[in-house]
Parts: sequence; structure tokens; C-alpha cells
Amino acid sequence: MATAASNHYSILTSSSEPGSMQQTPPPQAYRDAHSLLQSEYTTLQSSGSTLGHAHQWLTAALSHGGEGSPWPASPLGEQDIKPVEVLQHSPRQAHLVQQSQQHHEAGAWRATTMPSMSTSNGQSLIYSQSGYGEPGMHHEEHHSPHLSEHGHPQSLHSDEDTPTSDDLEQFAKQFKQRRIKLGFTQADVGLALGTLYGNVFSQTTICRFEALQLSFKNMCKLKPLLNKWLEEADSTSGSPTSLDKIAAQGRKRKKRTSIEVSVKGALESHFLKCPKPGASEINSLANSLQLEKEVVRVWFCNRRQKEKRMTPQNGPMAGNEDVYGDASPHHGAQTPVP
DNA sequence: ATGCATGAGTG
DNA sequence: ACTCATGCATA
Repeated sequence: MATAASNHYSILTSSSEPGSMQQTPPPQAYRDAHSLLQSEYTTLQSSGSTLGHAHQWLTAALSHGGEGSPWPASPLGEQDIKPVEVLQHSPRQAHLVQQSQQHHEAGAWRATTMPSMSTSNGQSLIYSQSGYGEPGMHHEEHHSPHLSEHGHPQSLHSDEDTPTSDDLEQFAKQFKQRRIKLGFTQADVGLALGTLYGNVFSQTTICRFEALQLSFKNMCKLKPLLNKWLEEADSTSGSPTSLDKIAAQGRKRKKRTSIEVSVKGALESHFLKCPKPGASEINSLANSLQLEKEVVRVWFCNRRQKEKRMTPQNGPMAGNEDVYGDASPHHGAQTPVP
């Protein structure tokens, strides 16, 4: 149990300290900060380092160089790095066309993988994942509810059409293998994608992709990009394509609150009962667990997301269908209050 | 490799 | 206030 690198934060983080855990309920005021400051993270580009393999931890280590800004209500006075505004594109400009939100996204990937799909909906199966790349076609909300049975030769190109979960699985696997073979780290790939196509990604995302821990939709979106990189990578396995290094920092992020195992267990239990607790319910829950309401809320959000990933690591859980399609009138009003 | 967090987009 | 895509900070 190493101590958290920098704990100059505040008592907010109720780490797993056995014995002393009696902090006063902190004010939940950190939500206002972002409405004032708008300095997004900086993307320092320093080309020239042909040394790939930059361990993420190095960057992290440098991060806590001189931390000293408590999260909430911090007027000013930190040595926040200035947004050097990389003239080229915003790191967030990747959200052009990709919002097609469906409400029936349930086991799209499962359907293709698991033969025992409960076709209660009849027409589930497939997302009409269209192009994020053709800024001219918007498919309002019309999806093609039929699979490809028209005799489409969909076995020539790896993209173009919506890949099946099996395709993704295969690709991810192959991708990882090749990536390693070429001697690149996940972080390297993320960066390369940025300098190559304009979309920077973190090590986390690449990792999640390889492990299929993203939503089916997200998976489809990233596949083409990674595919391109793969081609570029092995074909250019000798040319010094600019390898950059970023120094993301400066964002006042709330320090990660580590939830105790016991508390986690409690949350888990509640999640099983009701994955979508109401505001009031969250409140009382947060109260009983001595956690901020925000933390609890976020926990549930993340938990739900986890359930929607491609690789369900849920073992002994009975077959859940669509799960929360909402509807259960289990409004708050619990008020257990110990 | 993952846990907690942020934010844009949607209702 | 939720979902979704993403990522910093950690274990």
C-alpha cells in the first residue's frame, strides 16, 4: 500500500485508512469550477524524440511536481500551464457526426455472439453505424433493421459495413499482437493516431479497445482508425514518422476518491437491487455511506456503463436481458436513515 | 489494467 | 440527471 503520491489535496479523499475515518461532510462545490475556467488541457507538441516507448508513468510522475491547488473554489495562484493553443485543431473536434443515439441498444453484440439471444424485440440486432467520416450524410434516425442478406460481399473489406462483434474481437486481438510485435506501447498508438489523423487518444482508450471494454458502437468507431495506423505502422517500419510527446496537465481534476472495499460492496448490493437509483435514493445512500452524493451518483453511472461493455466480466449473474429499460416505478422514498 | 471523473449531447 | 466517449491518476 503505497501512499498516494500527493496528498496535499484535502480530507475529501477518504482513502482506505483503517481506524481514522471521520471527516466532516465536505461541501459539494466542485461543480462550479468548470463554469468559470475554461482552460482545456494543453497539447504540447515536441517532436524530435525518436524514442518511442514513453512510459505513461513518467508523465504522471512529472505531474505532481508542484501540486498545491485544492480542488474546490480555487481563485488562482497555481502554476497552471498555459494553454499553448495548438493551432491545427482542437483535441476535441472529433465529435462531428457520431450521435445517433438509439434507445434499443441492448445486446447488439451479444446477438451475434450468443445464439441464445432473446429475440423478444424481434428486430434487435445491429446498429446502423454509419460513417463518421462523411460529413455529408446524416442518417437522421432511420436504421436498417435488416441484416445483410442481400448477397452483400461483405468479406472483402474489413470496414465499410458494420463489423460484427466477432470481427471486432478478432481485429482487437490481431491489433494487439501486431502492435507489440512492432514495439509500440498503447500510449504510442494513441499519440500516433493524433498526429496522423487528428484524433488523439490515451493509453486507456487503446487498452480498452484491445480488451474490448468499450461499447460496441465505440468499438466500431475506433476500428478504422486503428486499422489505418496498423497499415501505416508496419509499412513505415523504418521511417521516422514524428513521434510526439504530450504533456497533458493543468486540469484541476478532483482527486480520485478511493472507496473502501466494504463501501464498494454496499454499493454493489444496491446496484443489484436498483441500478438506477433516484436522486433521493442516492442522497440517503450517500449519507449512510458517508460519501458525497456526487461520488455515489458517478459510481452508479460508471457501473452502468460497465455493464454495457462488450466483454461482460460478470460471472455468476443470471442472464440479464435488456436490463434497465426503465419503467419500474421505484421512486425514491426509502429513507432508511440509520 | 482499471477506478473514479469530466463534459458534450439529449430529454 | 442520464448516457456515452474518454482520460487522468492509480493499483
